[in-house]
Amino acid sequence: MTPRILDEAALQAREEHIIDEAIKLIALLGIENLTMDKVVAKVPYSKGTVYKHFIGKEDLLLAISNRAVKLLSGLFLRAFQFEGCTRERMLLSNFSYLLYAILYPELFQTEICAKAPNVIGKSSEARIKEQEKLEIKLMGAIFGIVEEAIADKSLLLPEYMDIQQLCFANWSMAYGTIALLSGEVEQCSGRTNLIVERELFNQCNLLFDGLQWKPLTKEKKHCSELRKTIEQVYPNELMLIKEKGRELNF
Amino acid sequence: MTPRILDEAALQAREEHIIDEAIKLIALLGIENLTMDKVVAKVPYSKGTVYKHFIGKEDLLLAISNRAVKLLSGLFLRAFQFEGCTRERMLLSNFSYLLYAILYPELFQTEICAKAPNVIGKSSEARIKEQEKLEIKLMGAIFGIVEEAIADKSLLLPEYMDIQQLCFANWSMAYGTIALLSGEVEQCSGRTNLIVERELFNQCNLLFDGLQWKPLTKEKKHCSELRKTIEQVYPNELMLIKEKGRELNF
DNA sequence: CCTTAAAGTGACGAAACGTCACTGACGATT
DNA sequence: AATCGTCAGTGACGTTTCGTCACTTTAAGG
Repeated sequence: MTPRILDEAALQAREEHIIDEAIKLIALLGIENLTMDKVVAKVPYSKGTVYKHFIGKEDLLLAISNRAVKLLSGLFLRAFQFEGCTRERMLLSNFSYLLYAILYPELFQTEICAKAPNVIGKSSEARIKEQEKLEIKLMGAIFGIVEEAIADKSLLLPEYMDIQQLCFANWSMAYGTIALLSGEVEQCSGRTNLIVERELFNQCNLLFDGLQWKPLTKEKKHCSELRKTIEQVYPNELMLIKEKGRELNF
Repeated sequence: MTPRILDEAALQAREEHIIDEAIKLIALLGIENLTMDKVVAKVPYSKGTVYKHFIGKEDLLLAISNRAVKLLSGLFLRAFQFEGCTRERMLLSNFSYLLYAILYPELFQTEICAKAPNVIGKSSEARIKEQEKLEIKLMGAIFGIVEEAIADKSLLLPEYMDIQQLCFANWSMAYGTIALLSGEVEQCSGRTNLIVERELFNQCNLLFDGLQWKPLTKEKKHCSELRKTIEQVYPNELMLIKEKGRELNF
């Protein structure tokens, strides 16, 4: 008869704190060396309390992935809101994905890991629901750009594709490029002199030109223009990358 | 003063046997549930002997990945040797990658895992050297097709790309598509009605058309033609896929 | 100040990793 | 044939990590 009152906000804050520390540990030790014991040691709560928030290691990973998706959503939204042509904004969104992968490799990696059936299978129902909600929001920004492009006739949807397929084509292209080149993969043989930002730019242009997405590359100036746009839309992110000792080669 | 004679072939056979059993375990339990203890239990050798072959779990994973690359090389070679135009053969090689991913999901997954810095870092020098050699061979088949295409003028290399970049563009496109759709990733939201073989076909055509790789899609018939080619070049693989209860939707 | 239900704790058993001191098989030597 | 030296082979063990659960603490209501 004494229903102890829980401070919902404090609980939420504690969860965020645990996630923060876990992310720091991943950045420091690598995702494969993240252990619940280490997280518990980093945090002023006991193991039992941590396990109250996350039913297991996989659930924690999914929570980190959800955090990552939130962050990425913010970047995508800024690309969506940029005042420019649709093709430019689509290119920009792909580059915001790259900025994110460079800036938070540990989040990028965790996001991928968290998609494994194994991880999803061991996560809590609530966390999975949250993930779905976040991903729908993420897709929304991209969907919006494509719809606009079709509406203003700068893009003609091929008769054999729908909007979802087109979005997927763009996503898998960007994902493949970034995943293989942004540092997660140890030097694949012959990977010499492939620079992720340049390859991503090429791939985007190839895809968009293949789709006849106006204005075509020939009509546009070189990538120095993209650089300026990125500086304008993502000044902080560029700064942080510079602080990391990494420089975008354009 | 007693140099015991080692039967090199027997040693090699034992190693292959251990790898076989490990692959079976991955197929059965998932890569995340593969343990050295389970491998040792499956095999008529003691833990110490297994560790003579593989300095640790990661080394075993890389060995499995190398096995996978060998298998894939064989498939690529058949695409290379097919008597058809270069564009057709390039398409075919991407589809052989898909066949492999569908037929041996555990190998596809292990191959990706084995590229993680963590795994490479804990593997033996010899195994890493072997990996490099195998990957160079793998790239060779693809490189060959592109060089031929340039030579016979069906493909004009864009001035801002070299052959390596073009090969990478194709690879990352195929990799991204297959990785995201071939079952490794649990249902991403909105992934409904994306069928990997159809999307891969679309993506290839978009990329090749973007590159102006002749003959362009408009000049060609539909994907039923691709189906026939696959049936001709990879009859066994198609059979095995059918036996798995999976059917290619063309 | 007591009661009580929930929050919080950390010792513990199980599972996996990789090691190392020991065993014994086999070729060389006498 | 007897003996020796070496190294492949063995598996028990120490360590790390996971996730649980029996117990302790906390605080609201009486």
